[in-house]
Amino acid sequence: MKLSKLVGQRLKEAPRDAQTSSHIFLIRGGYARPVAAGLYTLLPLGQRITHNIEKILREEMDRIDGQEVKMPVVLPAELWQESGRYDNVGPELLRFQDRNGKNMLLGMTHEEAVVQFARTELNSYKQLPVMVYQIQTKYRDEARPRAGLIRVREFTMKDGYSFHTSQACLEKYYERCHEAYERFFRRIGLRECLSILSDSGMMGGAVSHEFMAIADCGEDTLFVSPDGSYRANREVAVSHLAYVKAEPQPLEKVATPGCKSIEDVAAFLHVPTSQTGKAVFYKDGNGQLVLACIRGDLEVNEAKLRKAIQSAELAFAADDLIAAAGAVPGFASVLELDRKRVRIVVDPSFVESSNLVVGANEVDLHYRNFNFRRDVQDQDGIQVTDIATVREGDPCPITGQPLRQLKGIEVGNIFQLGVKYSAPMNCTYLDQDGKAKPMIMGCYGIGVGRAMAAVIEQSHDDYGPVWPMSIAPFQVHLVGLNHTQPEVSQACQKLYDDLQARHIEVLYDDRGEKAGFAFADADLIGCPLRVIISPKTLAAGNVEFKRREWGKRSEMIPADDILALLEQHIRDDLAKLS
RNA sequence: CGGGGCGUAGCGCAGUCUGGUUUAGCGCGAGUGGUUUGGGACCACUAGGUCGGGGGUUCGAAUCCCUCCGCCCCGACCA
Repeated sequence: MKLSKLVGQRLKEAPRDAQTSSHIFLIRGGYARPVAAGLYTLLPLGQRITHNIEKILREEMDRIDGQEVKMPVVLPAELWQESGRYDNVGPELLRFQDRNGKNMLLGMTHEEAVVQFARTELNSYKQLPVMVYQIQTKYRDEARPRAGLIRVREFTMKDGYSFHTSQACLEKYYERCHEAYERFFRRIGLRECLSILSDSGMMGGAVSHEFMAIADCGEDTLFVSPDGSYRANREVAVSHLAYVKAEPQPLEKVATPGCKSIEDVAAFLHVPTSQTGKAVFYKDGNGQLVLACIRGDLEVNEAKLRKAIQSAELAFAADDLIAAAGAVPGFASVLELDRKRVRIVVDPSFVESSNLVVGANEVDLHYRNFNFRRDVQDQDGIQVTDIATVREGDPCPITGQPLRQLKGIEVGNIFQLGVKYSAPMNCTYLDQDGKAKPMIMGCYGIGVGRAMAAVIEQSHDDYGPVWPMSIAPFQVHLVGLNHTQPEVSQACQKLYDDLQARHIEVLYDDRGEKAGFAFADADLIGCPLRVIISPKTLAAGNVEFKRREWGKRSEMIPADDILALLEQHIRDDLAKLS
């Protein structure tokens, strides 16, 4: 490809709304252009990278016996009504009607479609296990697209679905897929990509992992133990906190004038916040009041609480709702509450800690020396479960070492779905015993565009991306300086032809621009290898060679050696990424 | 959906507070011609704008008021 003909300009300045490195460089480098919020056109450079990523995806999916299919983006609502998701999923599912008034939707994931496919194509245990996958457009009507290609509304996803006759078979395949994912992310050049325990959310199912590309701009927070043995999303992360145990002291009511927050109370009574208990009121999807009790220095993890009370919706409760249940906002307590009007969930930290300061349910009064087991007489209906948010430095539940907090971009995930979709949608096979049984399913997703953006986040300098050889838009960037001089253009053209003859992907800057201009563009395009030819290099029988990550450093290479050198670098790079 | 910010040429911005000397300007980018050529060169000329849309106030609106829309950031939400 000659740069003079490449569609998509490099920009000197980033659009104002681009904040993260990947967003800035994808726009500045001419890889992608915005069309509307969360909708992008991929230009040739971006599309070439996409193709390279997809090629590796296909190789890895085929390697674990996946078979590629393609399902429609537009799906009939009735299919999603069968699984129940048509009504359960919120407005991120884009619903519309076709010309006949039939309810349709844009697929945000394809469990329903693939189940419909499987139940017509797969009938016998003899056909299982099987995995089908597709690389297909998804649409999610995101409330807030952001960070360029990292959170968009329309995107390309590789989604795979496996079907099994037993949980054991699913688990075995899940493990194979996990390994394929690790290979895939290594091959596309993500340096730090961890699989972590995750919340299965709307997908359902028991076991799931997310693959997180570590990046400061990541939207997810994860916790890892120093030795890597424990890795979990904040939504599910647990820690092995020690609770202060002491001889229970007599319960005592103390005046705490104006102290409505934990900080106020702790400061006023000269106790650490960890010796207080806090009461947080929520409202669930039905408007029912929920009280969450936890040690004062800890935060309620709403994802855990949501799961504990089996409610998709959760919001802080307004003071009037709290008061209506007989509680005093700011001084509320688990004691003296109308149990019929409020559901109570308490964290172990609240149960196991001794002599806490808690609200007295009267204005300007708290109790000292609250001990849950002693002081809460009627514990019926009180749910004790972990609802604490893990903090950086909290002890790892496995090793006890301080957990490290990281930010990550979710680039893939895998779920053991079980029969969540196959049972309600009657996706069965005939087993050896002649009986129809629901298929046991797994599903496996990878965001293609997000993976591309994540690679930039992990691999760039001040001037642009540093593409890994495996997905680079071109392997070699050839620059001719003083290109109007025939010996330069002829030497360039010859090398260009030679490279193409050897199936090396080369981008040839034949524009004759000034050096600085050409180099800045080359940096933004980020090809891993660069060759520069100018009268100066030719006079010495050389060409100039550099790797993208060298910055401004380069080496002079005898012109006769350059082909072999480039081939060697390409081979070595790809070997490192295999 | 809550909070904040922004909307002027393809991109980045000034002008808006204090309405009129602006025929709406600057830089980048684009086109033509010329000079240049090792880290975003220079000269000359040219094209490119419903100042986000609509309504209002006014002799006069990019500028003031109302309203709608779009976009970004934080939060909420989210396979």
